Formats: sequence, C-alpha cells, structure tokens
Amino acid sequence: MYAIFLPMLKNNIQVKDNAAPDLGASLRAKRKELKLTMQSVADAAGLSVGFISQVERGLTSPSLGSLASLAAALDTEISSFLHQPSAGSQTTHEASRLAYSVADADVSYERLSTSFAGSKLHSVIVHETPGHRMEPISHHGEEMFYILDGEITVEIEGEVEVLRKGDSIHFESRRVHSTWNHGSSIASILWCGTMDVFGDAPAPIHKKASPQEVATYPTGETEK
Amino acid sequence: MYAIFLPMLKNNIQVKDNAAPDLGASLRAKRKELKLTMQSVADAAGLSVGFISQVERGLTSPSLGSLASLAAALDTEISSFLHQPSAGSQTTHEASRLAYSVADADVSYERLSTSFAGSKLHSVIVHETPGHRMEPISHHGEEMFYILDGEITVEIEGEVEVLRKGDSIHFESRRVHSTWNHGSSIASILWCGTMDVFGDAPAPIHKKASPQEVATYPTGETEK
DNA sequence: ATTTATTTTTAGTATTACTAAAAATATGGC
DNA sequence: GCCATATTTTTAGTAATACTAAAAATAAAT
Repeated sequence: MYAIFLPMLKNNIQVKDNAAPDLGASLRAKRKELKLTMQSVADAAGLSVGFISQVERGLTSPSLGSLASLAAALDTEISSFLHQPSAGSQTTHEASRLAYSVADADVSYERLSTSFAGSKLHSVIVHETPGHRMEPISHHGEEMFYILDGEITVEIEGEVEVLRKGDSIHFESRRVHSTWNHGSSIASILWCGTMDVFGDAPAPIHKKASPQEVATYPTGETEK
Repeated sequence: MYAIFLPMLKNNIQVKDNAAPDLGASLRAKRKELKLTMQSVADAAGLSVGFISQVERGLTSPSLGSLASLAAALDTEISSFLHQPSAGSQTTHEASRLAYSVADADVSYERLSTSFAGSKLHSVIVHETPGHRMEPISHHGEEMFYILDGEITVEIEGEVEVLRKGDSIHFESRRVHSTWNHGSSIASILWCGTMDVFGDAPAPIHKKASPQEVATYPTGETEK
C-alpha cells in the first residue's frame, strides 16, 4: 500500500527552504512566543539566566533534567522542542479533493491531511478495487483504518479480520500487516496514521546508527 | 468538545498497574523488543556497554547527544522514550461499538482507537445534534475531522468554514478552535488526533513549573 | 560441568552543565 | 538626546557527572 503510494505522492511535495531549527532556537522561539524574559524562564526553571542564554544560542546543552525544567517553565512538552517541520490547505472538500491514482489502477487516493511545523498526523482516503491486495508491510508508527464503504480483510501478524462499513482498526505499524479487498465492490478506507507517507518531514533521523551522522542532532556543540 | 468528553471517558479507563516507566526502562524495553544486546547497542551508538547498563537502570542520565545516539541505534525517535502508555481492542465494529453520551445529551461518542505502548493516535466518532456548539478550545497536538454525515461550521482562530459530508480539516490544536452543528440533522464526525483525550497516558508532565515537581521527570537520579 | 555471552560493578577522569557576577546591549521614559 | 532600567551576553570558574576501561558477577548455551 505505502510502497505504491510513496513515489507518486512525493511528486507533490514543496520542500520548505528552512532547515530544521535546533533545540536552542526552538526554546528561544517558544519563549518569545510567550513573551517571557530569560530571567523569568530561569526563575521558573530554577536555572540561571546566563545558562538560558547559552542554551538558546547553542553554546551548551542542557541535561535531560534541565530540559524538563525548561519545558515545564514554557508549559510545553519536551518532544515539541525536538522537531520542527511546513503547510498546505488544512481543509479538503470531497468535490474538489485531488484524487491520485497510479499505473496500477487498482487503487486511488485522496489526501486529507496537510502539513505544518510539528505535524505528525497523516490521513488519506484509499479506494481499492475488488480483489486488490496490499503486500505485507511493516514500518514505524501507528495507524488506523476506518471503513467508509465496502469491506476488506485485514491481516496483522497472521491474524485475519474482516472489516465492513463503519468498522475500524488501530494498531502499531511495526506489526506486519496487509489488506485485501475480498468484496465485489470498491472499498473506501479512511487511513489515519503517524507514518510520514507524504514525505512532508525534512531531515529524517531514522538512519542506521553512525555516530557522526547522529551528531547532527540539535544539541549545539556536542560532538563525538 | 474535549472539555465535555474528558471526564466521561476517564470513567472507562483501566489504569495499568505499572507506574510510568522511566527513560532507562523505556530504553531497555525497546532494546529487548529488538532483541539486541547492550554491547550491540553500545557499538551502534558509539558508547560503552557499562554506560548503557547504568542508563537503563537509571543510575546515570545520558546527555542529549548520547540520547540521540541511542535513539538512532534503536531506530526510534527520541520522543518515543519520553512517554509510555497501555491496550484495548484494536478493532471496532460499528454494530457493537460502545457509544457514550453524557448528561448533556447533545453529543455522543464512539471510540475507535485503542492504546498501546507508545501510541499517540486517538480517534473517535462524534455525533452532534443540531445546534450543538463546542466551546472554543486550544491545547497541544494536532487533529483532523472528517465529516461522515451532516454538516458543521468550524472556526479556527476566527476563520470560519463550513464542512459537509466527505469534507475534512486538519490543523494544529493549539490554534483556538470550535465547532457548531448549524444543520438540521445530526452531524457525525470522525475525529483523529494526537491529543490524549482518553487519558490513556500515565503521569502527565504538563504541570506548572515547580522545580521540585519537575524533578520527577524520568532522568534517573538527577535532582535539584 | 564448562565455556561463552551478557550485564553489572568499580574506580576513576575528562568534560561540561551550570553558576555568579561583570560587561554589553536594548528598551523605555522624560 | 540623555539617563535609568531591563535584558542579554560574556567571563571565569568548579562541582558534578557523563562516560570510560576493565574486572567481577550473572546468565545462557553446549
């Protein structure tokens, strides 16, 4: 399913010109958004103002404990400082939504989700012709199917289940899964997941561990 | 919308008996899931095996750089080690799905999403009676609405938009948003988002900054 | 029982996370 | 423009700790 749709959808991606901002810049941006001074953040986090300054400018890296204090002082989850990705139309209308299909005409897609800084949610409506089978696949993230029309067979790690109109399933995507439209009509599935199927995100960090590569992580001067 | 549904849904939560696992435990769990030895992780991350052992047992806290190396070695995003929630049925069928309603009978809900370690995706079908209005709200995360039936007016930061059957909208939840069923029939909305509306996640960290409190963050012995 | 694999412990030490205070810069009021 | 105050950056440390190599303990495989 995804293997089929990735190459086609990638052709519609506008790559935003800014690189992923680093941790310090993210912290400063948030502080400014909240119109706080370094001193007030320092007081709330129990750290020194000089340290805040150095962290924001990437001259030093906070420990996890201090980062947690900073995140709390800024009323923000730590994870929101660890990625910052860009936009498209937030709203889609059925009548004017772009439908995509590929050489393999068994499947067509309608993208629902947009993309913005930090977005992790991806959604698409998939229409599969009778008899269409998706190859077994496994990948990061999690996903949900909601059957809008028709019926399909879903297999997850060998467990088979039939889903009909109005049914849903939610699972971790690392579990090997596949679908089959066993019915006699087109099946329409609303897919919603955390896998970046549209290639929206910049600079992935899911490379195989090579320490030099990892050193690009936003920690300022931390270097191996 | 959420303010209304949170208290009600919380009543159906089975609290898993284990407390929120900490960072070290999360790292160990992931390593075991991948069937890796500490030595192989250490090699991949460019760290020592002794250090991995101490980190996993919470005896020491990795720097952000080292944590990034570990995350990469485990082919996982850092943020997934910073929270760990628990399960329910992955599949829901329309005919047997539990529908919830509250004292305020204008709205009823059908939960679609389940919950498992690391799950961040939440989905629910919301049925709103004509005239129902959701108070303006803003919170962390992002969300998507897909209109299954009926029509609603959505307002996001003052921008008003009408969504009809088959339409969708996807936005960052921190933008103040509200909905209104302006139609004459029940509106059914498939909501999919990253906000933990069911209270699945243990130990929230969204407390107001009190350094002592923040010190409970999963960093092992780090103490102020 | 023996060997090997894996994890934990020990004993450090180089590095740095973080400080207080001084200096520089920015802002606001008159 | 001048002056006072607010805010940020810089400086000069140092206590703490992030991380190590190697030994010891434990677990697993044969």
